[in-house]
Amino acid sequence: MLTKAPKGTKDILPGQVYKWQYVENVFREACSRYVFKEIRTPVFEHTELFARGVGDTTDIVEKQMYTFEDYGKRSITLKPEGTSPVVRAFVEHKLYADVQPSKYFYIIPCFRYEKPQSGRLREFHQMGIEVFGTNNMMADAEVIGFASDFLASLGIKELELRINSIGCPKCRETYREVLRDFLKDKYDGLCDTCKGRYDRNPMRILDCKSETCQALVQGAPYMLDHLCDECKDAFSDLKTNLDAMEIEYIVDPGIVRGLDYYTKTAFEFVSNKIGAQGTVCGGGRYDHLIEQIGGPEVPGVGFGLGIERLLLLMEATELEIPEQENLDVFIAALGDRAKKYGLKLMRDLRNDGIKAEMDSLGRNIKGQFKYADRLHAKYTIVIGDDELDQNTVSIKDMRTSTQKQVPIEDIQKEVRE
RNA sequence: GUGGGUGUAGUCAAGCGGUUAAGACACAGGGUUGUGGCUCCUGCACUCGUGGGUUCGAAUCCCAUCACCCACCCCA
Repeated sequence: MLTKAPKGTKDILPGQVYKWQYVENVFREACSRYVFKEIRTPVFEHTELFARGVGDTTDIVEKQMYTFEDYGKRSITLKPEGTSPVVRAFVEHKLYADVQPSKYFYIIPCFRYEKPQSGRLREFHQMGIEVFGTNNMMADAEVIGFASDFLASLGIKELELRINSIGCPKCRETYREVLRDFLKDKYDGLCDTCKGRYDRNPMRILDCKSETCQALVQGAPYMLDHLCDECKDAFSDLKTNLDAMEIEYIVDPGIVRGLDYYTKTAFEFVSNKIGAQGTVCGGGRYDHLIEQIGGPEVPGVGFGLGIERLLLLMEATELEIPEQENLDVFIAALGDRAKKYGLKLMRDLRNDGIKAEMDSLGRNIKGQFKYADRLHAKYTIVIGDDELDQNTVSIKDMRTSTQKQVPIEDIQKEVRE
């Protein structure tokens, strides 16, 4: 147990970390071009934030949060998602006083108590963006377009964009009635949780995990078919914008976001190449979240993108991720005098911007060359008594196996080439 | 929460009730008392996830347990 990471967590090892850095860098660059600014919020928040923001009838809040009491008797929860904390910071620091809309991005770990499987972990990582302060469907199209372009810039193709509208509180109330009506004579068959949901939030019944509920819900009416005029117009606006941007999509009325705060636009980028958990990126609009947690009436729209799933997808489609460069110089030193000299030389080279390494395990010359080879050194500098006496070193080009004597004062110059 | 699969060295893996648990890669050392990648040699599991049981005898059969993987569901 001591030497085992907790279930559902993964170490990102030194040999793999360049992949993370790569996608994060590409994301940061995209954010810069799309003019999104990074925001960093705490790993944990007051539990109440998520109960209110995500919704206390959601699976996430009901059974997936890592919640604990701290020593000051506060109920604390590890972030299960990225949007609520950003909204909290936006309200707390009155960022709505800045020029609007506000555009933020973040790269964060999220925590949900789930049963792990391919593409689903208990600690996972998201890159996300949020746009606060505009109702205009241009923002929704921008957010979707961002995701689409970012994914494309990684070389990812064959992702399917699915969009839907899940309405606003107004039309949703109507829809709830339609749904209650549909479920009325099925009520007795529902599980206990869903009996409670029937009054509070019948939409949640649609994604209950109980098999009996699943069966009862077959053939239920779609939200998309019961939108109010405003939402209907918004959805058609969105489609027009996406068409204008030449972004392909399919309308999927089955998309029901598992977070209560979503309104109107809901979308997903889905792959069929990484197993059952195919949603690489998901998001939508949340017009009342900010007031819901005590802020002004400011609408928002954004997405979350799963880094682990992104990497799974890139691996599945055999996309090349540029690896870090090799070692420039290995210093093979023989004898104490040479080692002292090498230590100083290594430091000078490093300070000069050159990637340099030497042996610290007391390997013999052959071992040191072998080590240099393993490190993929471009050059190996050999320093021994002979060289020191003559004020030279040997520099060997590891690719061509050619070697030459170089005066000590010319090392830097020689290595630069 | 429900179901399925797998567990032999760092990794991949043979073994399928009977003397010392194949092999490959990796790793370490050596073949030259100052030169790598190739090659050759040597070393590297008192033990087969763990705990019980059956048996003269178990990595091999049974039970339990744990871990990992996958799927349902949900989502990133």
